[in-house]
Amino acid sequence: MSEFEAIEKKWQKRWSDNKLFNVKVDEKKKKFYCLEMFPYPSGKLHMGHMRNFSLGDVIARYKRMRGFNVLYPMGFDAFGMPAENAAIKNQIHPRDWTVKCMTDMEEQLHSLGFSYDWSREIKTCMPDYYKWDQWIFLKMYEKKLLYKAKAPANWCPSCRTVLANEQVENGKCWRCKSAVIQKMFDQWFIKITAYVDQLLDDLKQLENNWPERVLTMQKNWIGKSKGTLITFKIKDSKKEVTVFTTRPDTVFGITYITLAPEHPLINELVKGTDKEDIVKRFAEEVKLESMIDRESVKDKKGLFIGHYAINPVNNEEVPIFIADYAIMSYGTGAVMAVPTHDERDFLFAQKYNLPLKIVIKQKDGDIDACSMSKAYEDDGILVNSGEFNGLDNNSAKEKITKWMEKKGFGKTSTQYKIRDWLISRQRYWGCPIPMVYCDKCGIIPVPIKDLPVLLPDDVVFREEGNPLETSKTFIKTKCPKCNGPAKRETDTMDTFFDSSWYYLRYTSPDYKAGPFDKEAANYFMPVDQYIGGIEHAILHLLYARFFQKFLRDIGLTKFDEPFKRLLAQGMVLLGGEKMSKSKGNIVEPKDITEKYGADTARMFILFAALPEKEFEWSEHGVEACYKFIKKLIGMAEGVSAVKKVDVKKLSSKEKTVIGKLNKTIKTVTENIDKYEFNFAISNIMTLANYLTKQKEAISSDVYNFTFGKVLVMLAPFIPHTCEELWEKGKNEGFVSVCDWPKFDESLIDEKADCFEEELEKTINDVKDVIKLINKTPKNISLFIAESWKYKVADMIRKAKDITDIKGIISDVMKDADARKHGGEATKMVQSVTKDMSKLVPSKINQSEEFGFFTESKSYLEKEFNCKFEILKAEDSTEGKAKSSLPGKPGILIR
RNA sequence: GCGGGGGUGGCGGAGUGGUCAAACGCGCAGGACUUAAGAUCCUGUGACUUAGUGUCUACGAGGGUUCGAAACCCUUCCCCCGCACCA
Repeated sequence: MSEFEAIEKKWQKRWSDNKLFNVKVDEKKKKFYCLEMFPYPSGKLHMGHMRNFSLGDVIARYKRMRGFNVLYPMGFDAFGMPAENAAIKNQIHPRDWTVKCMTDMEEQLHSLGFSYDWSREIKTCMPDYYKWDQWIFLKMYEKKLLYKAKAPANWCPSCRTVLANEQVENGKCWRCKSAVIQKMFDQWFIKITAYVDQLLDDLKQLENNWPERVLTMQKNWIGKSKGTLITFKIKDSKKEVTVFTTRPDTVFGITYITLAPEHPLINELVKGTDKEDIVKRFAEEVKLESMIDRESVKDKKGLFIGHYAINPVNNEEVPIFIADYAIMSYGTGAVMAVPTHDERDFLFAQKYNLPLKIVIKQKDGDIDACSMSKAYEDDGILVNSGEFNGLDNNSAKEKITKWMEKKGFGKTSTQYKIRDWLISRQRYWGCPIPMVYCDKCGIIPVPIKDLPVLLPDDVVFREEGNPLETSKTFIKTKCPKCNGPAKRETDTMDTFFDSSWYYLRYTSPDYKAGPFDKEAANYFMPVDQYIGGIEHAILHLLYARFFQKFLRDIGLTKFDEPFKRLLAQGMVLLGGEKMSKSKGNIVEPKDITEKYGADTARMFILFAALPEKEFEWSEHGVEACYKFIKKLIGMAEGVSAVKKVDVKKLSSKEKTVIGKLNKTIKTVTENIDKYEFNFAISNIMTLANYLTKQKEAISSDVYNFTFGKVLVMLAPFIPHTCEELWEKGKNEGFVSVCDWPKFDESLIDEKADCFEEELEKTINDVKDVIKLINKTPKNISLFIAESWKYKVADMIRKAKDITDIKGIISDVMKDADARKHGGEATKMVQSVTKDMSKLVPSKINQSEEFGFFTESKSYLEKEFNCKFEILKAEDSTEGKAKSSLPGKPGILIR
């Protein structure tokens, strides 16, 4: 047990007793919805969770302190395979297993001190949640977004069960190692493709707020491409074949056509011919092969099926092949092949000795088909293309398509890679699909008033088939329409269905009249900050976006997109690899919390790296945070409550401390706003270290004040420690919900107040400048002194901050004169501006001219043990410099 | 292959044209405290040098742009992640 456990428990209890983090709709307050991807209840929290939730908790706590009405909920994505596997293995009911796991995880979450509103907890496996899954399902059915179709599923013939993709290892069943086959099942699909354009277009709304790579992944997954459908007649047959192409500009170069092995036309064409056997065997082989190891299919294989298609643009006869590189599920399953201008076709044509016909050449220069070593896929000019010769290929695309449309064999078309979402799962532990099969009436939805369709308990968990089918009470039912005998659907829903709308349920988790309360949802939605692993970049986020749009369309919400901002956290590595059970390189959060306490664990995981970056787990790093927390406790010795300090009455040292605090507040606030938590922590560390060193030199009021602010700033990161020390310092209330410290504009004059210290620096800086000038060849020295230094200095004097100064420097450098004088001048200017940049904000130089010298004069004289005087330009210079700056004050060194 | 992100001290990692040998932390070295160890605190920590100053050098490799590059451009090598025959 860590020495911190008692303290942590104490504050967790107080927070919960005071309902500190519970939230209600409050139109007067600005809301902030902070959400983490809810976990699957495996029973154990892992580092990924820990990082995810620590990030979310800091954001939620910070926003709360900034005065937002923060919704920060937690729940469980509780349906799914592992529970069912556990059931089969241990003969325990999946519900019992899941509930136990959830209880365990809740406990772990509590012990880490995350500031969830637990009154809003959601468990998707509970009927009061999945009832609304079914409700939404029925609404989708009503809107014709659901349909049943035959689809292949992974089927293990020996276990007689459907397998999830993850259960197929190298084409074999994970349990019995027999070869998995693709078997066709009648399954439910959601027509997500009906929303494809919106899903694509609305990605624009997310730009800058979602990680670039997630947007790209979604785009690629949707895979929109514009092209042309072209229909070919088949020689000696009444049949036709339609291909999809994005390169209509190359139609004159077609030398063959390929069909996917599953293409229905193949059987029709080869039936009764001498090719029938060999072609069918080939198709079977390919199907099996692609199951066993899709990735190894590099070498393209094909077979001539004995038929020819007629290219409608030039009436050429081209052979039809069946080939493994054509896939049925994209386009039409048939591809026109132009080996000269498509690399895949090129490789295939070389292997099977098919002709090459060039139809695009480079603007200048020729391509020779015989000497080609790879396809020419770049842009160019059309040749061998009838009336289109001489066009550039991009404009030819449209012209050729239009021409084909007119002739009646071509038509523009948009194709997508995304396919409808298969949601049927032949498993028990999921939300039952509320459908009934009646011999008389067909497929009938369960009426909404009869929801939920409950999962039955009289089920046998065995390795074969869907356990739900073993229930005696579930399957047999009455048809809602004719009241005759009917059978229930035994498929359950994909768990992604449950997780596609849970964020809405959090806004009103106990709502009885619908999936969620419209008003609550409109208040809290959209989610302002969503946080989770990159592994959900495609599916979960796409489905949730789709649900949001659907629910909007049936009038339940008013937003297009559910998640305004997305943070995809990086992985936690150990030994350079992702922590995973199979690799055995796991550090559990529990190991750390037991030894060092929750705050240390939280702090380390935030301190280790920027949130999006992966980082290497390091026990040393953990200890560092532990040390810091202990140091903080030491710093709290003898502190008393924070009192306002009157800056005017402070000593210069104290002013410096307050000024540093003020500056730290500013940067830490910026750090947190930008989610740079590691920098925020490091800046607070720096301040704490500084404060420790100054303790003796400042009054206890200033110390208490500064330390108090340090606690407040650390509260989102290490809340337990901060609460404890806050209380120890006899401060009132919870530091967790006190106001975030404000950066005080008036204290920014910290530098002016810290005259002594700044002046010390000034003297050193001026010394540098003097040395530099003395060393520089005279002409340059003068030039610099009288021209650039003045010019730059003058501009810099007007500058507000360092960024401004940077801008000025780069402006000056663009000036041709500056460049002429090369490196020497540059060095000078750099050095001078460096000097200036330090001096200017110090506000020491308030005099009209080179004031800083005026004020520093006596110090300088003391320092150098000599006299300085202030000169005007005309007094000090000769030649060029003098005339270039009439009447301007000049360098001041004698 | 395509798409995305990277390669900086002994380490984790800062730094995206000019304030600057590189935040913060780890490790290491020295000092204080201690009988000692640990803990804690202080100092140092690229190299060479100094009383202080100073000089030189690194940002995977090689070129280029610039007065000035770790940062921008080109070439090249390596690592990680995602998709993978999408016509």
